[in-house]
Amino acid sequence: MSVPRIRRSRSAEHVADTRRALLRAARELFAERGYAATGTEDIVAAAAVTRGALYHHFKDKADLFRAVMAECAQEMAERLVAQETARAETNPGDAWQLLRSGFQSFLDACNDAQFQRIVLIEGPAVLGHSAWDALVEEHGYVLLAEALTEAIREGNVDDLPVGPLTRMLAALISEASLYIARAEDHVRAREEAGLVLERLLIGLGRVPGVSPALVTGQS
Amino acid sequence: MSVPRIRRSRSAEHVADTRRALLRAARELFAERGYAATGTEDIVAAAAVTRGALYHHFKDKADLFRAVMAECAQEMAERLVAQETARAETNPGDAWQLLRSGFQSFLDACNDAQFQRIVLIEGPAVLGHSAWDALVEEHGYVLLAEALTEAIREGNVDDLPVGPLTRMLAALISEASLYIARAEDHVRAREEAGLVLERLLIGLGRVPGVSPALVTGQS
DNA sequence: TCCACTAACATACAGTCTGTATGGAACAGG
DNA sequence: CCTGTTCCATACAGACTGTATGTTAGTGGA
Repeated sequence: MSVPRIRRSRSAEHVADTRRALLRAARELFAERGYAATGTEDIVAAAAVTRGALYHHFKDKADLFRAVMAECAQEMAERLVAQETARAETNPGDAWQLLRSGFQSFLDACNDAQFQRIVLIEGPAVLGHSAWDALVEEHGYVLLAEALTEAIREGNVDDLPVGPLTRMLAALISEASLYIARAEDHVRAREEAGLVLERLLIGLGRVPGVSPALVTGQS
Repeated sequence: MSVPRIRRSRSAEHVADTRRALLRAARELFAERGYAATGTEDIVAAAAVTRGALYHHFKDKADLFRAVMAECAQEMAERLVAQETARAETNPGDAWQLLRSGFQSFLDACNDAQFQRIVLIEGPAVLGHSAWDALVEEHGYVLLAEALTEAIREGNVDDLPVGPLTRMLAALISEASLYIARAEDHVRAREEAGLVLERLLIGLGRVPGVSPALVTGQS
């Protein structure tokens, strides 16, 4: 009936260590060589365990990858939330301002090559669309979608469909972060991408006195 | 010295057939099951040859994939160019108008599930960034970048850095096409994504009498 | 304290897949 | 007619994944 509060008193520590070591090693190797080029033997060697431990803790290699990716996404989300809540305390603003600042923070946070390789590059191919989307939905899209909905409610963003808007904005900043990371001159690329992003976002906002139809409308 | 015009008179036909059969089968299977889940044996079985033929025509499995992806990208580019040149003859316009219409055409053309799976999903993970980017550069980015440069020269798009702009716009319409393809209600998703895209593009254009800084500018 | 029982691994093995080496058939050229 | 090359089939070696089996440590109950 009662779930034991502490699983094995002291042995549980060791078990958790094993799992963490596997995650850590896999994360490093997946990010560096990619999923397919990383053998399970490589992972367990780096984690100083055997393949038995791996297949005890995880269903298969893809399951281990899923755990690694979830960890990456989770950490990135936490980092961004912490960043923005801290900023909002000293400099509060509306949801739309928070969103735009969050986007720029994302571009800065995406020095994280592990995140890019694991979540953005390998993820879609390894997990397939549904599983990948479920993970991103859980860790990233919710935040973005909520902020967008709030910004629309506040009237600073036009009443556009949140579903596609969320996906497309996420793709936009993801690509921007990849562009920055791959550029030779990171500083310059960061500025340029930030500028382009800022300009693209203009179209979403409500500009008092200027009807979007005036610009969008065909002849 | 002189390259023979026809390689084997009649045998060349058969050779080309073999190669085409491999490309066709691989394309079908890669798009359906993904790269990793498709064995070389599956491919040659579908092409009615043996693995020997595969490894005679292609360096390895990844090389075959590269050829398949190049074919997909090439065809998509040709389709779009044909579409837009045809449209431009009856209804000519400036480069900016051509671009926006081209984006919308891309959303329509992306019913092509093979293109999405092979070029957008599997490509980056299988080929790695540099090889993937080289292919897309060759078949897709050049067109987009040229049109953007022209639109900027014509003064309809603000003088933004073309490099990041190209990548980010490509990512935008790619994600939009994926969103449409995965949606339950394709028609509705197509409309919504098109709308969001159109709105995002507004920010790039020059609006006479309205300074972007007026909107972008922070307090 | 002793005994079952299970979690947490280690090891051995079987199946699959890739790439290569080898062989042969057809054809071109001298 | 002989030689070389193209084109392809087959056989084989190596690597890798997942599973089945063994082993040890710890836990709960009598």
